[in-house]
Amino acid sequence: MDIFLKTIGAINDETRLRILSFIAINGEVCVCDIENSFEMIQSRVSRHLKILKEAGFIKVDRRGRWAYYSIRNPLDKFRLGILEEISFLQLKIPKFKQECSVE
Amino acid sequence: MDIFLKTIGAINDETRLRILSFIAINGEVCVCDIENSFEMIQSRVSRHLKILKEAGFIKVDRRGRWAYYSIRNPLDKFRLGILEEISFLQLKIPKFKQECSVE
DNA sequence: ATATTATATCAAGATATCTTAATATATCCT
DNA sequence: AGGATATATTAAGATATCTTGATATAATAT
Repeated sequence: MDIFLKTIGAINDETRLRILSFIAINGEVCVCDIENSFEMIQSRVSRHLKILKEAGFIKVDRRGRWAYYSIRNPLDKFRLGILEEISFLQLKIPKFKQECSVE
Repeated sequence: MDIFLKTIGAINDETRLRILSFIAINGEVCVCDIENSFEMIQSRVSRHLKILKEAGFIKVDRRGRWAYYSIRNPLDKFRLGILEEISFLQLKIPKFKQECSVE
């Protein structure tokens, strides 16, 4: 119940739908990739990623000082169905802009 | 997109999940059935029913001075999947109490 | 050790949603 | 017509969520 509402609450926001789609399209991305691509301030991106993670849609892999986010795999049927449904929406997803410094 | 968020927003509330389950279980029910069974004030029930209806989960059939709500049929795959998922939750659904006056 | 970079968290204001109480509308009954 | 019943809508306060800016943490580089 609690996790259900957490899952639903996570996708009840256009910004998070766009970020989730962006990750689904581009695979593993770090916070600054999203920050640059969406031109959003960092705290906002971090917050939305946390909500999506706690809802079970994405996972994080920390390497060096970067945090790489990607779609959780495997995904249960329910979340998979939601992702599919989201893919049908006409969301404005920005192009991937990699401007973070590289190792 | 808009209708997607409307659909998601509609199930992003425990009260509406319980009302939706109640309708799914009991079939066609009128507003006062929900009012009596849940011991909720009428305006609150009406409001939630409106949101569920506009999200495409339920329909209303007005007969006499009563408004009978029921699950929309047929339901698309997405909403059907959501209903199934909701049926797995451990929601506290009250027993059906019919105390409205009868014709 | 200090500075820099990437990310996370916190605090405050803005916006949206939920609840209740009051009022409006529509149907039925006498 | 006038009263009663069922439902819908509106207004106001309470609660939750979102955004921004500031600060904290943690890893790397000099």
